[in-house]
Amino acid sequence: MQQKYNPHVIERDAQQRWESAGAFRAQETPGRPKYYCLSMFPYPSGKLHMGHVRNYTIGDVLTRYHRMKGRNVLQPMGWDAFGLPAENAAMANGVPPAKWTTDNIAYMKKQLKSLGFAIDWSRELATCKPEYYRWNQWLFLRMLEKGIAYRKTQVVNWDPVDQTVLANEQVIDGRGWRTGAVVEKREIPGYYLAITRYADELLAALERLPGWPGRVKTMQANWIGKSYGVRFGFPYELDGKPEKLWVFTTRADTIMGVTFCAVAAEHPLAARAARDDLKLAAFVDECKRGGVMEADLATLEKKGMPTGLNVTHPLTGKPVPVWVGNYVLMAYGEGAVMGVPGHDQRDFEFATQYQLPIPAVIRPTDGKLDLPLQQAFVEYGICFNSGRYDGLDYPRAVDAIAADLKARDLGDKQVLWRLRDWGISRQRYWGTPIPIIHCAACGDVPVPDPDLPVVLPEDCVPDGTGNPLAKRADFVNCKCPKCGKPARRETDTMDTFVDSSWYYIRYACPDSASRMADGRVQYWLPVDQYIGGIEHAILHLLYSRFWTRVMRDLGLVGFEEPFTNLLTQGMVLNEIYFRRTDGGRITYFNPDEVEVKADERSGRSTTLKADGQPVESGGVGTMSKSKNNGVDPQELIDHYGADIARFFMMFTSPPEDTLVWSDAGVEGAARYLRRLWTFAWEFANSRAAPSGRRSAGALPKGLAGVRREVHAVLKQANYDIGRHQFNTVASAAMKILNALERAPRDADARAREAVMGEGLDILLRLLSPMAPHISHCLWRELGFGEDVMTATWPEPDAAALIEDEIELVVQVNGKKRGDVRVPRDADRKAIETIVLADPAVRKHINGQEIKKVVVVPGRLVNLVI
RNA sequence: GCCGGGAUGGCGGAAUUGGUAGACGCACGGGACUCAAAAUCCCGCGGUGGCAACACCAUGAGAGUUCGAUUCUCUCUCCCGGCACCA
Repeated sequence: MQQKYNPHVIERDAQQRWESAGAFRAQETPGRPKYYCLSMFPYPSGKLHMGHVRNYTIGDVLTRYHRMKGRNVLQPMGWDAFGLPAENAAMANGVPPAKWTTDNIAYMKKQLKSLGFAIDWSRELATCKPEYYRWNQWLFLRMLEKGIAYRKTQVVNWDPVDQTVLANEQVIDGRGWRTGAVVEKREIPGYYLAITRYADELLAALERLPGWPGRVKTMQANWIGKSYGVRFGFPYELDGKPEKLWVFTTRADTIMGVTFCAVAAEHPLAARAARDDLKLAAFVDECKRGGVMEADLATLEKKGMPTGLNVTHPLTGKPVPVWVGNYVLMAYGEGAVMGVPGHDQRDFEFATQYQLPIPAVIRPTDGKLDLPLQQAFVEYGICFNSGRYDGLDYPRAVDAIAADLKARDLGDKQVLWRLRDWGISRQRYWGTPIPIIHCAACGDVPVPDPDLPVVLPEDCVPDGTGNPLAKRADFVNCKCPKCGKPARRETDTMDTFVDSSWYYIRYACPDSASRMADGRVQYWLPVDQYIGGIEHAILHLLYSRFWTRVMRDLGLVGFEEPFTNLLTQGMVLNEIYFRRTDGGRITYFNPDEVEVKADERSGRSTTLKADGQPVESGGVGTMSKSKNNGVDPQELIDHYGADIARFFMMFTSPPEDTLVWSDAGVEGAARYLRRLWTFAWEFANSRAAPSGRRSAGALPKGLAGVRREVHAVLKQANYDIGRHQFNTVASAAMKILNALERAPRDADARAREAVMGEGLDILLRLLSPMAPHISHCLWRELGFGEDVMTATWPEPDAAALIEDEIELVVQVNGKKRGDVRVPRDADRKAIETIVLADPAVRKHINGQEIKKVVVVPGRLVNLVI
């Protein structure tokens, strides 16, 4: 054993041992409780970033912990390997996306291995491989058969930079989620997956996911967006034909207050009216162009224009004018709304603007309405001025009105969803080909199963002009499977969220050539613990829940929720430093170029190392290229090794919180592991017995105290690791070493050795999930066993925790006034006697009458005077 | 606007069901070792007063419940996240 801690040597050695022993291979063992621990697979962008390191360290801690707790653990890893960055890199460097991706995977895999993660690499998969994506295609065909997948032409979100369609989920504030480019509207045919069929189930089942963070469930619920209301029609005549203008409302109780209707600019009625009205046509155009650009749409001025059309109120029979309104969304509900200015703030603003009447038909339950209304009264109340509905409250009014509408065949109650079907067609090259053949005679023909997979040619180099697949005659030209005549292959590929919607299932049977999911899936799935970033709270996790249900309905899997427990790790932040140049431009400096000094006046001074001149501090923010505040994990590993990097990440913040990078903090972690190494070295060289453990036996008082502390800290650490609070588990490891180092040096050598040995035995096991290499090495060096990973998880010895005398805090009127030692089994009365004899306590009582004595066993005594 | 989450020393963060607030670490100060420095080790470290013993104040602000509140209730302020003309 070396005297000096050399992380690189011991880490290489440990990793080699694990590798040659196949230590992380997971085997299906029926009857043995399994634990499937999964971290979100990375996109092979080139190299790992700090977020990956944090994510996978959390997963690895859980993996190793549960393994030592006796579970049969699976921790796989793979690559989310399709996607746009590969195409962009290909354009920049002229390298085919396939090669770029494969090279990146090789490098990042090496990095992951150097971090010592207990990953079963035999199950590795990459979504860009035909063995994987053939099942995307196969399941897509099954969905087509079931009508879950279908083709339609629709106005879609078009990203002009990436030249592709985006799902609604991928449009944020009117911009592409990846490019940030303003999204355009285009009419394009494409394939959709009917996720809305599962909306109800996806929403309801959220309540049966106790292992998910509440905020993720809330975000999904909001996204699915269930509204209860009434859908009804306003009858009218157009070109002599009877028609209905359909609207949806959650406030049917206000129907008697309707003074107008408003339709979206894209609504057919708007188009029809604009045909004979140039001014209206111009307005409709303006609305369409205005689009969905800004997030502050809600504050936009309400604008509108009358169509000249009137419809009939379904209950009063009175005429109601129809307007085009810029605040009506075509994509939600019917693309048309009833206007109730008295009880909807938007309608109120609209009616005020255009001097439409604002009648009040709802009054507060207890009180009167101030008339005329200064703003819409939007709360639930009681109907008035509403004919036969007068006096009814909200639920009763809605029931009555819905019933009346139904009786006239003009509407009924309806549930409306915000969620819309998932468009999966992408006009991109680097993705799963959609297995469809377009035949002039037979139409859109599915590729027959025996012809799967439709293999993506891997030697394409995109040049930025459209989809390179469309230019490949050998790919496009084919024969129609039905009639045998020449036909064209579909060149759209699937959204990459398809790939990630089921990869966790494939890990159970990555080599199954004949089936998408075989019997092994039933053993491993569902995932017991999923770990990843909060940014996937909606898209990936919702799609996966949907996809799993589709597989369930096809009889492929026997479960419906893929992830039993979800941990969303916090982001990794770092300091931001910058300078403003004369032109107002901002230049960012990496924190490692900046010298930070404590300054007496301002507290802190920051200067650039290169020129000694000051730089401004921009606080902390997520590590990013644009802020130039990233730290390369590779540098960290090269300098400190994996254990220090891992231990720092676990110690600094709880896993769900943000983690602020700190070089000094890393140095602190390094200091601790070095101290541990030195302590173990000294122990190994001073002990009488050459190896193995000794029983503690009867101990002198000082050593018994050390042992008690070790076990007490362990008890707390076990509670903490169970609730995933790894930072305090790391601090427990520090406390144990502190306790051992403080042990009296002059104690009986044999007894001391026993306590130190037991302490190290516990400490190394406790530490091993966080810092596996040093634990593994010292475990062997000290003769505790072959591999600490195969040891059992340490449990505190109840006997060690027992004290003959315990310390009680004494409070007077709730304030701490001293402490006393009492025998462990002292009863209330005995405790009182001891407490009242204490001089410090007597001083505070000062002869006053004691009204009450509160005794909390084992903790404190409170005297009330 | 609506829905979540949060606010504790100079900093990251502890405090299981209400029971010693500030564990553990970082930074900082002092000391030992050294010719010196680094590393390492020891001591101190919320604020105010005091030589000290000790006392008082202190968990965003204010109130309440309680023998006792960082923890529970109400009101307010600020911060972070999500959703947002959703009818």
